[in-house]
Amino acid sequence: MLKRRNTTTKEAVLSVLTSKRRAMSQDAIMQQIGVNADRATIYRVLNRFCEDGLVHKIIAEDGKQYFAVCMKCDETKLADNHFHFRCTSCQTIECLPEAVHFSVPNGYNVESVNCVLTGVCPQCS
Amino acid sequence: MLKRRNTTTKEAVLSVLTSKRRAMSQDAIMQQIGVNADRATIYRVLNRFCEDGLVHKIIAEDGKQYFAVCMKCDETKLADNHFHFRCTSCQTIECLPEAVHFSVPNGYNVESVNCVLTGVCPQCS
DNA sequence: TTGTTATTGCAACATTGTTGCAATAGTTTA
DNA sequence: TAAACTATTGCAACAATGTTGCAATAACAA
Repeated sequence: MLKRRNTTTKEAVLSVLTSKRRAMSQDAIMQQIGVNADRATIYRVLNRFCEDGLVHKIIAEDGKQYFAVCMKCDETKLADNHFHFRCTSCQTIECLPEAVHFSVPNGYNVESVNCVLTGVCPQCS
Repeated sequence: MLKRRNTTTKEAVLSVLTSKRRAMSQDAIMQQIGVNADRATIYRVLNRFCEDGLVHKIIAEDGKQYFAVCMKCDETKLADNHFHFRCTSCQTIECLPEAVHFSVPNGYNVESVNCVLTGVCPQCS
């Protein structure tokens, strides 16, 4: 593992993600961030966060990647096995407290879980 | 709604989807299909199937659209509320019999559900 | 067979995400 | 503080996926 350095962009991205407490896409982060940063840089920062386990990635029904510092995950150690809610109005994804329960037929080896509910969140409706 | 016409491409796409009994991406369909068809045409055929309720669309963790004539869905009327399994080896998505059960906090209006488990299927492992 | 129009092929485009490379800037060491 | 090392950046180019406009084609009804 490489030695991480503290950079303006890195701190700004983490700041936005922690303050919003939502999963955001690269373009949403780029808009909210205060500093000028290249698209590629933001992706690289986010992917580094994922590698380091700081942030997790969700793929929504729009096919886009959303990144979140999931507070509830850390507390309850649910890791990726919880539902996410994507609001089509404010374009953010929230982690729901609801855990994903499932069982699969024999022989299926589940490596990752991606459950996204889409609709309108309370704040927007 | 427009009057649908029967075309070679339309029938070939439906044939592949029904015989494979898996959710497939546009490029997988293009490979399996016997006839020459444009990429855009296949997408249009698939989207028409979705509009007509013949096929449903799943977004996987690779961000791609997968299309399936889900047999089990029709039988049990589970519609979209079931788990899907994407095999990273054979690159197809299967509908699992397991239904998705969830509850959301008050105020959340869920419009669609997308649950994909990713891993390796019995045939590939 | 003819007319209507749904469908196609092609090209162009938009979006999202990644990668190569030289330049920049953290961090450590002297 | 200055120099060395190298993680990170910006830029451009690229790949992949999906959509759209438009003229040409072909399915279907009369």
